[in-house]
Amino acid sequence: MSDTTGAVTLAEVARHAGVSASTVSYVLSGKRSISSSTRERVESSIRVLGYHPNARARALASSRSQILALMMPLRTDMYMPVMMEIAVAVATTARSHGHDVLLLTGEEGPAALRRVMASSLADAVILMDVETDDERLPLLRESELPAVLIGLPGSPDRLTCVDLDFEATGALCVDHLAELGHRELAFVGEATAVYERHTGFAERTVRAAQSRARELGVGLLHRPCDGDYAGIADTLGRIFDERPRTTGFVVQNEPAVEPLLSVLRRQGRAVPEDVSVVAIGPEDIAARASVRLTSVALPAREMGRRAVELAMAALDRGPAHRQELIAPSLTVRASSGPPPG
Amino acid sequence: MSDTTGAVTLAEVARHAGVSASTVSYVLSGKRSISSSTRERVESSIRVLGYHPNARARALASSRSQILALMMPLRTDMYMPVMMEIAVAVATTARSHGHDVLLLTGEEGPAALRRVMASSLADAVILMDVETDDERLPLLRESELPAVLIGLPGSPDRLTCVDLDFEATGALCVDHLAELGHRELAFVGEATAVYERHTGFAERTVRAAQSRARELGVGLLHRPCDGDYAGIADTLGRIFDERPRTTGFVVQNEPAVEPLLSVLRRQGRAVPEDVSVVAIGPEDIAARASVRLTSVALPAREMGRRAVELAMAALDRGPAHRQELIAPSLTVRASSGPPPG
DNA sequence: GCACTGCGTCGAAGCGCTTCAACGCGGCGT
DNA sequence: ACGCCGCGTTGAAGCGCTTCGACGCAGTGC
Repeated sequence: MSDTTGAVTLAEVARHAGVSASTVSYVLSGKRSISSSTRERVESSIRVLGYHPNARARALASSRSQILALMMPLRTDMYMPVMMEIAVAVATTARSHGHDVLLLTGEEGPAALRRVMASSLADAVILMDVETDDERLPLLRESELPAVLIGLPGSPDRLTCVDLDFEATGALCVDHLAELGHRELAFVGEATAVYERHTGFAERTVRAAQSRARELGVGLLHRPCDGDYAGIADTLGRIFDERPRTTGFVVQNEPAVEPLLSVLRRQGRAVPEDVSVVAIGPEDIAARASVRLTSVALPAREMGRRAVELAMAALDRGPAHRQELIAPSLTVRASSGPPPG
Repeated sequence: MSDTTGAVTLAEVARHAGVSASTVSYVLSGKRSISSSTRERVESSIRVLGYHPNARARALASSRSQILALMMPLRTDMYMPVMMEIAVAVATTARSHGHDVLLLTGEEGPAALRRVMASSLADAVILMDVETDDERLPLLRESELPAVLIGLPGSPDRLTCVDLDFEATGALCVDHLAELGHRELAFVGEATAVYERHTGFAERTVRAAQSRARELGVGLLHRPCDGDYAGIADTLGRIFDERPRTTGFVVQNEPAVEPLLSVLRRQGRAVPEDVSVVAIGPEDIAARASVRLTSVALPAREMGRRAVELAMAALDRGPAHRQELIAPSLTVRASSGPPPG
């Protein structure tokens, strides 16, 4: 209180309680047994003086900063709310493990990762928006820093990853529509740039959808989808020019959902009577769209949570590289049914 | 390289270069003049050994962690993309000042702030989503930690704040529509919870709009707006039951934009021939909506940037509490024009 | 030729905490 | 009764860096 910075130190607590600094430290950490009388005396001193451990000193001495870095490249073509939801889940889970989250946005690219690793700012790092051949991977493989990817790169060996099983997801959507009797499908995909960048999940989903469609003898037209409302609507409207018998849509592109529904409405095609739509995306988008959409949920929270848990496990018990794929689950809502006729 | 942790220390650089540790430190910081011969020798040793300063040690010794905390309460009723845009601007600007961003999400509430302050994790803190009578304010006033609010609380004395001038914004929107000749307006506001929480910006905007409308003798009906697509559409549709002569809309609620346009379309009201719409929100939402909307931009990037700059200024030159209100500017697009008749 | 100044460098003292080795002590077994 | 063990506690040595005061050595003014 009297100090300039207002900072009570551990040494002051020790003096106040009449014990040594190390004893106070052990009371705090519980790493050594302390008699209950001493413990109580120390705890009361801590309360009286209003002591709070200094994170910087602790980090230096213990070589644990209790900080988790989260690398979140912020492409404008990635759907922000999902990124956010993952980030929040990461932050929340990290807190429950006594860690805080350092936010690294994309601007710096791999340099940010290098910096964090070299300066030992963080205890571990979680990477989002992983590309098939991500530039950050070599750095990770060279380094000791525990890392968890949210997303699956091309070759995930010696890496720890968490992701939705997008291949199963693509197949599942096609299955659902095919089972209902649809024979001609359209896959409304992410923005062109997402594919050009070889973002794993987007490619894996379409490819799996395509190969399942082939297996089932069902047609599937893939259309990436970008631009504003009008642009999207335009792209989608044209699908029927090309394949007039299309009756089923798989949509993996949140901003395209409403434009699609609006185009269908305008063309006088009823959902699900004339056309069925299956979305891949966050539950709330699907459930709150202008038509309640049958969808495969993107388990953003779970992915964030698992990523942190794997990172913490690596910190506690050493690295154990593994790839965790979350099984997709499809919820039937009001947008899918048998095709007309 | 041979070390377990792979960490080259400053001491090793000093040894390699044949100078003292302090000399290396001064080469790095530039806080003392160093002969160019020595500097070069040290710099080459740094390169050869691959030295990177340890952030933890640096933070402890210099009492600067180069970390900026960003408190971002993540209410689901706040529009995520704007929050994100601010966060990204904060992160980017912070980086350009040599700082990283620690992300504090809302879950912990004021406790997170207390924790960060007490542990001196961060050098400064930036708070988003400020309420009129925010619980975090007393903490800020008591503490030495530089803080910048993005948003304006009820009594901003002894605090540093950045915000769009929402009062001017509300007035500006009403002015625009009134000048075009509209006499009966509707204000489509944020979710009910936002007002209940007394989030400053929402209240200030409507109040200013109302009082300007009163001054001009124009009618203005305020409707908070929540729920899903259908719920919003429903709320909006009912505005015309109550005030059939409404011809102008001010919309301060991003998720309500498309439902509004869709309702108007369904009711056969053309924009801007029958009804004008002015939005308050991010530029891209306005420009990319299904009708290009006349709007007052929410300068998210600028707010984030300014907040960091003010925080850095406080770090460098001590606190200088001030409230910076950014003047609104209205861009006319395709959604506003004179009323019919 | 002398005190003075400023530049470049160094040594040492921290920053506030953790942790390791060590030590005294009372209770145990035999 | 003796040594042994484990518990509770301590002192000291760091963690890797910054920074202050000091010091030697030119160069300056007179």
